[in-house]
Amino acid sequence: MARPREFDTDQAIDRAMNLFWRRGYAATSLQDLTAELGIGSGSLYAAFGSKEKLYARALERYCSRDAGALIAALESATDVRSALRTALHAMAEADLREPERGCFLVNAATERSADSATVDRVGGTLRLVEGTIAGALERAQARGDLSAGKDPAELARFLTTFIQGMRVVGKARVDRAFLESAVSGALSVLD
Amino acid sequence: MARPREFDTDQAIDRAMNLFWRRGYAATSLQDLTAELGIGSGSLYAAFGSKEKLYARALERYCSRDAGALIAALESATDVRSALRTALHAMAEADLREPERGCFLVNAATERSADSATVDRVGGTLRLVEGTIAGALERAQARGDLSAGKDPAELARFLTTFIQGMRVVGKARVDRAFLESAVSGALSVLD
DNA sequence: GCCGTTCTTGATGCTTCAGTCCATAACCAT
DNA sequence: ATGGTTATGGACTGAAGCATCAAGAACGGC
Repeated sequence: MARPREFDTDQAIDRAMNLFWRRGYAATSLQDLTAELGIGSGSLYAAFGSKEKLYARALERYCSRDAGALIAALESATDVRSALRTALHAMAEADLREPERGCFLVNAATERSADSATVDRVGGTLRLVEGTIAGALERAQARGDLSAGKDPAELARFLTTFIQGMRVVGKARVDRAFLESAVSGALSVLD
Repeated sequence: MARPREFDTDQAIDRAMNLFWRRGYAATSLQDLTAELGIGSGSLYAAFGSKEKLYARALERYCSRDAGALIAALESATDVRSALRTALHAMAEADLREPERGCFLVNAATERSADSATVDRVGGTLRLVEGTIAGALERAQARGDLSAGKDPAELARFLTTFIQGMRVVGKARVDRAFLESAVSGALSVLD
């Protein structure tokens, strides 16, 4: 019935996500985008509408993929403590390997705090992570793996906040010892 | 001997700092700057050299002023725990009042992680904060205000990281309850 | 094989960007 | 008061920004 699209939309969003993730919104130009996606600007606009909308799609992708992975790991975990430890260490390693990346959520929250769509998406995802951690801690408590005196809701908020901090200091090129100390300090609240 | 400068350099840096702080580097144009500082672009370039250099001066100002205040508060404190609590609550209040601001250090680290001058300055300031907290905790430990089993160095790294996280979630418009829970969770590591 | 539809490319438009330059103004030492 | 010197402000430059558009290409249905 009509000419089919030559590029894969999902793959294009992935590539845009990687670009926005590394460079941020303002520092990523349309030229950068069309070069990376391998399409002309006309195609880009026909498919996504605007730079802002493409950014929103990229952020959405990140939330469902990366935050989704954390959530899935916590929900399937039998040992919350070690699941958290594993996740935090993985983040530390990622930051040491590619410090210019960091966490797209954090980058989005800080660079685009004037854009309510971005802020809402970030806030929602943080809430989701908070809820997942809280749920996991409640299950641990019910099982006796977490002292009855602890407050899962409070710990979840604290841990969610700490995670964001990790991604910030990771961008400041601190060394492995710093990040690992920070992680053990944070996890000590569970004891 | 020659015509004197009509504007105050320090005040100009302060105003530039406020602008960069709220909008970030890329989203602040020279027009924004000249309008806010009340000077022509010629004067701006004669005094500061370039947008990047002005940004560096602004960041430096922030580090010595805001991080300096935290450091001074911790060094003069007799009760580290309550000094930390006060500082963290003040940050939470600032984030609730002006979420688009956040922490300039965090914004700089995330937006300009490709610029080594920025990264170095941020990293150095984090190290300074870390060292100050560690020192305060050591003194508390010597005085018997902190359990001997705790590791001041580890706690300092953890708390420094947590503080950065606070400033991120603060930008995501979480509510007061969230921030206060997070703070009490973090402070519980000192017990 | 032709038509209507949708896609692709890249030239184009118009705005905004960072940074420079110049004519003028303000100062101080003499 | 005059001259040497430096600051001022805004017009200006060239580059780069985002977004649109037109001409043609690739498809499916008939």
